[in-house]
Amino acid sequence: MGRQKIEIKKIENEEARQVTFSKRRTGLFKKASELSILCGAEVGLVVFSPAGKAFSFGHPSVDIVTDRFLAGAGTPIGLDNRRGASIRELNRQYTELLSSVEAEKKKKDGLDQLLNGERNGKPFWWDSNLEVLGVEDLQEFQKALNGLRNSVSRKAEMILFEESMRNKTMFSVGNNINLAAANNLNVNPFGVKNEGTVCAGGVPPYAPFVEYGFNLFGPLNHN
Amino acid sequence: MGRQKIEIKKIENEEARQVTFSKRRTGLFKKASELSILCGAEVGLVVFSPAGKAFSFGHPSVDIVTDRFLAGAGTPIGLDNRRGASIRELNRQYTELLSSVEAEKKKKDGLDQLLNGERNGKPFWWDSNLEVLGVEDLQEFQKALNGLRNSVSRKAEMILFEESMRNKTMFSVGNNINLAAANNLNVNPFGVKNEGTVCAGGVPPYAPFVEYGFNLFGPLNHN
DNA sequence: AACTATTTATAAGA
DNA sequence: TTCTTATAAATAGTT
Repeated sequence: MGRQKIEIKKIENEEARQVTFSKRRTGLFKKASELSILCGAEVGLVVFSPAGKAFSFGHPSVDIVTDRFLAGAGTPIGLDNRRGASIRELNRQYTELLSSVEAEKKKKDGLDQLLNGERNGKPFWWDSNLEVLGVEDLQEFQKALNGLRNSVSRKAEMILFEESMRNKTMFSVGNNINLAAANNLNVNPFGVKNEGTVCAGGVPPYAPFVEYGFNLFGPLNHN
Repeated sequence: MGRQKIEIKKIENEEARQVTFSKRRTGLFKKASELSILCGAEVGLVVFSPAGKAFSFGHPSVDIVTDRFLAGAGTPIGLDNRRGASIRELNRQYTELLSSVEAEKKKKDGLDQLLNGERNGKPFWWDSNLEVLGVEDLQEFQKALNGLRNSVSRKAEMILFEESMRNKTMFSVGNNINLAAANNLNVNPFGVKNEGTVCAGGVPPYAPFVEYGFNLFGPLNHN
């Protein structure tokens, strides 16, 4: 998202990777905090830099959120306190994906017919004169093709992407981030440390880790 | 970030809050995955919607990352045999899926060019004389098209198939999966390499579902 | 679920 | 790292 579009794949240049890590980590934590504030959602995020430095953000806390998640039950929030809730949801999503794929398969089959069907002994599209095929045919063809592109591939991408997204995450705030400056937040970075959510962490021997109060990101409503 | 700037504070309107949650959750997970991919960072993210539905992303897994974080030390990267094995595997698959999607996107872009590119002021395919286009063009076209079909949709099928097999205890696999197609792929469905983790939460009442014991995740250390 | 007008996040570069 | 700037992305408000 800058001067140029970049491909999402590992950045080989170590220095560039570090710079990107810093920038994006900041952005990620900001987004995480905004989500929890705007929607009252519980968020737990832990990130380890390639160098092993830990960063985290949690609302109401990393512990609470992750425990609840790992246990798939427990906390009184929400309706699902049974075990395996996470797995169940995952299953539901797969089921959905499965039916989507089925639907797309039908569209694909339609195109297959267009592509492989014959007309005067030759494949439809092989005809040497499009006039013969007729505008309708062409339009139908384009339509089918666009349908394929838009429906099948894009749908697949979207679903896959969504799925992958749905299944990845965890960030943490680093100890050296100047949140106020970096995020342009008009809050006191050290105003309410220890209140509410906290981003604490640190993994020895990765030394120093600063704790940030949830207030860094805005008003604290919980805990 | 839209038509209007909004203040970062809890959205009172429930419907609007839900919509925003969905949109931002998607964005957050995307950012999280990008960070882990671009920088090779370990990321663990868990989000509970206001309704209690869980979403997560982990690289290499939520378990590994959170454990390491919560323990404040310990687990050497890559040596995790504790909990979350299933989830980790899922995550790995998703990670792979993600890159597959990227690859397919390129193919799609190539096809887009064929479809929307111009030749003498008119869309390539609109040319009234295929001779003019040349056999190579047509073959290229068909090739691209078949590539799209075979790669994108079939790949999706394969992955789904793989998932269903790998998780037959947890997913009710549809009977409509074309196993033959999946087996036709010149890749080993089970030879994927491992790298990510994934989890998701659920909200009853989602009726029929095979109960999975918590052991799917392994022993619980927290809570 | 889509579609834009805008606001944000950022890739480069200094 | 930090600041600036040109662009790519995310997303608020709408339909």
